[in-house]
Amino acid sequence: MAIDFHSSIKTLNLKVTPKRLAILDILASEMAYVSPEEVWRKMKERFGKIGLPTVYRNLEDLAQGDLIIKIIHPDRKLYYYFCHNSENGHHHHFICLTCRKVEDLDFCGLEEIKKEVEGHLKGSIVSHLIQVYGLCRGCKQ
Amino acid sequence: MAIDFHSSIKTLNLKVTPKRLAILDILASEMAYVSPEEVWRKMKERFGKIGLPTVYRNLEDLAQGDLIIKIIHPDRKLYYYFCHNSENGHHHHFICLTCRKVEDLDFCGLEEIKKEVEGHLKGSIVSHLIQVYGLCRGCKQ
DNA sequence: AGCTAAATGAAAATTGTTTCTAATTATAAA
DNA sequence: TTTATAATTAGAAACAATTTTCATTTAGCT
Ligand SMILES: [Zn+2]
Ligand SMILES: [Zn+2]
Ligand SMILES: [Zn+2]
Ligand SMILES: [Zn+2]
Repeated sequence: MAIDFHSSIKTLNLKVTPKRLAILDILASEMAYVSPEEVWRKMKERFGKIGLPTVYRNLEDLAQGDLIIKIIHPDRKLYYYFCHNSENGHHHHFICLTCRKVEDLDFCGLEEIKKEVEGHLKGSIVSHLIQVYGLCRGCKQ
Repeated sequence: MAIDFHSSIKTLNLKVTPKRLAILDILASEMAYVSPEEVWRKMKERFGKIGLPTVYRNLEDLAQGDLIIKIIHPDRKLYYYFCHNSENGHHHHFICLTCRKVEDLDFCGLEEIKKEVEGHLKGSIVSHLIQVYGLCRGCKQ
């Protein structure tokens, strides 16, 4: 069952443009995080001509509306990811250092950490970053 | 008891230069994370003349050697922090987005995650990154 | 003191991202 | 279906943080 990108975009009160649909389509067909530049390359294959700023803007808008996930990578570049299980609730990802495949992790220690931050430190959490790097089943051999 | 920066640097097989000692001294006297540019300003007060690349290089090298911590900030700029409890074993940090204070977190869910990755995904973990951002006790009001 | 590899400073380059403006396009009203 | 209008886009340029290059200096050894 294909995802209804058209109405997803409408929900955000954004116009349904071919560029936006294509960006969602491209991301949804990737198993890995992708950089804006990589999205741009794929967009050029489809449209011939497309500006990099358009890609950046749309990725940002779509992430703002929670249609895609924005990743602040330790390399301090932006990456975006379409998580097919985003209805399954909050989770993180295991990233293969070799083939870049991304796999879902069910466990998120945030509850424990929240207890610590709110209980002991008397602070409040705004966001958190949990990333696990390694070798996937295939790349491990 | 002051920390023996001199031998800390030696351990990394780096030369003990006045610049490196000063950088460690500056970071260790801060209770918050600081940007390379801020370190540079403080360095200029001490040395009069010092290049920004030197600051960047040394911060990176010292972080590489685990003498200081590199902060992955949501604003995607670099920050560094001297953790006074680094001998207390592996831990992560809570980072205040307002006042830049850093506090230790005891909890690290790596064991659970390892179970998931090795058991279910049949992969292996190489490294992990956990940082929690929010408002500290004081900044929460 | 003298040697050598490492560290530094200064300028310039690079990189990823954002801003600007004018032209185009999606949407909804007529 | 046309028209109005507000959002979207392309292209160029700007931008800021960080990194590279390379000539000079310095730390750590003999
Ligand atoms: Zn893999
Ligand atoms: Zn989480
Ligand atoms: Zn604070
Ligand atoms: Zn950990």
